[in-house]
Amino acid sequence: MNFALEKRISEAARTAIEELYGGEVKAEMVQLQETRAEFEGQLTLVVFPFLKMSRKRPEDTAQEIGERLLEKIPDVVSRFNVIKGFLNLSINPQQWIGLLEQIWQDPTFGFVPVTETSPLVMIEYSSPNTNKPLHLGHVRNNLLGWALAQVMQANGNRVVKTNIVNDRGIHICKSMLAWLKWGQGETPETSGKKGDHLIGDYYVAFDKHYREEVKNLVEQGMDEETAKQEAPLIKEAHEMLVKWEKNDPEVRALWRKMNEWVYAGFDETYKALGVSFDKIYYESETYLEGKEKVEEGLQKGLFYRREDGSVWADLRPEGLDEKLLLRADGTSVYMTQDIGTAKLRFQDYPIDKMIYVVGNEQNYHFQVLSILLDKLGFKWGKDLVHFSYGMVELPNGKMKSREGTVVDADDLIATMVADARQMSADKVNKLENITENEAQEIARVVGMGALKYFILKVDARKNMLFNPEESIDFNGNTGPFIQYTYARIRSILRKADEQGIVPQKLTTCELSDKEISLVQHLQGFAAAVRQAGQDYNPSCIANYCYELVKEYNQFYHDFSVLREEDEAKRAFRLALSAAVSQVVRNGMGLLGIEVPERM
RNA sequence: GGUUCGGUAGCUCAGUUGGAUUAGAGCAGCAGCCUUCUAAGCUGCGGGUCAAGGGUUCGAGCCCCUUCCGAAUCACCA
Repeated sequence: MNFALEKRISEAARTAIEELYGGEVKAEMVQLQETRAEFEGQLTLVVFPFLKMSRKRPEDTAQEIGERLLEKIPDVVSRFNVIKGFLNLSINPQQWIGLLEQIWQDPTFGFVPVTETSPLVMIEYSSPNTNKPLHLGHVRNNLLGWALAQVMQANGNRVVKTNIVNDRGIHICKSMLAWLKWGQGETPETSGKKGDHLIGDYYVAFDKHYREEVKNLVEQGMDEETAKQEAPLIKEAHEMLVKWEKNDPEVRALWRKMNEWVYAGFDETYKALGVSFDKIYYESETYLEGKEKVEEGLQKGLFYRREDGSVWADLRPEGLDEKLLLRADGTSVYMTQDIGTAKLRFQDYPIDKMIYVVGNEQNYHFQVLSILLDKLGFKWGKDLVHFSYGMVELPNGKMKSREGTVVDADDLIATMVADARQMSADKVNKLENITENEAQEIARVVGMGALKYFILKVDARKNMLFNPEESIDFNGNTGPFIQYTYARIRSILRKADEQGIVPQKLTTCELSDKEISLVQHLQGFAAAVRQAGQDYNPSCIANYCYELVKEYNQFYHDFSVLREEDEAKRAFRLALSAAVSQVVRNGMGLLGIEVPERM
């Protein structure tokens, strides 16, 4: 990473101001920003903070500082002008050329290296239930989790990606029961369905029959609450859950078989999404672990037991409510399980920071979990990060699996890839010499790029709208727009290579405003990565890539690279293009978006 | 009702630790630009009381207070 240029100017400005007006200038008082396009210069020093020291008008203060900077660093500042309280500095082109050269020569520009002593960050994401296939909400979770993991790594953290699979509970029993009743031995092989979809269908079937039973009971005069508990199907499902907990061999065997089907289905979806995990935890293996911790807390007096035998934490001193940790029958609840999972994770890894990628409907849960883990002595408990993201909404409201208004992940992926394929087929300028396999691979990269960018460019914590009627765009502020620019640059670089004009180093030449601006933007990648990490906000990277690429396309339109006759300029533009393509590839890589060589 | 998070163009969204008389993109609409490195591109036009009001200061979409609107949550579901 290199901010040498701005650092030098800032330092020079500090000493200049101290010499001129006396007193101490703190580093944060020196605000150096990009000069607005309508004014001459590239960097602007804001002088308002120094008016109290100078006791002069803004214009005069800026003038004096500007003159002093010219004397101090003439190799950097070649000219300046003053507009109100803004000191606009024109920087010697050689500085920009040097800066570009550094970025161009550094394949990991913007990234902080990871070493064995780097902090260890564990990121939990995905965390599906095994009773239905993944939908658009899960897609957002998975893409955010993956991108966040990449961003944290780029900021110099050792990252462990983890997934806690919710593989037990009443919901699985519902699918199992429905399959036993109406499945007639159907399997993914015999039905041709993906395993997760097959199980999901039986979950829906259960719900359909269950609701009929409830309806009938209500018509017979039972009140709805009782009917929901007394319906034969739900009672049967509960019996199955009890058998499962008692390790009934038949139930367990069925459970294993059906979960395996689901996992095979999930693996396909994960693969298509390009996400993976370093360590997968299964709730069936962790759900008992929390009890021990709760008992421990009970003995330490952190929690208390009620007359009925249930265990509670009183969080009213923290401004929250009382929270149940163990039921009267001794079984664990969600919170207990998360405590248990935390315990296992801490045994497995020396975690410095834990990040949970979970939807914002669970904000309260994680507020409580943080307090409980802290009380129980987990050093990272207090500072655990709940990366809380908003819901994906459809034009007529939320996605509800029961109402069949979910957008299925596999369907969506297939549609995006097919649309991308159609898009390139419709294009006037078609790629030549392209095989069927290549075309399909490009469609996959572009279609997934469109989907991923569409989701990741939005600030994670906001609810976002997805309209299935209007398919995701391929023009404008989209993944394909960025990928297209990359492919254009790669095309230029291939041709430069064929012509044997790939530069080794750069020499001094005149630069246009657009070229300088591009170098400045390139430099900004490091700041974007840093900010994305600090704020846990991958959308920073998406927006950064868009701005960079938009600027490059303007340059591409107005300037020629290969036909430039001045050798020094041509070399600069080739290096500039190469640096842009590299930063775009790295930036999109952080988002889990691939870039195609051609499209 | 309590807590948390949102409210920026017709629609979807940006807007870095407060900075420049004119708050930006994209989509949708209209008008231009391909014998020239990939037109999935580029250029232009129209479109806004940044929810409302007050405050802090050289300066507020951003910070503070109040109000209005929306979402989530406050379960012996996960």
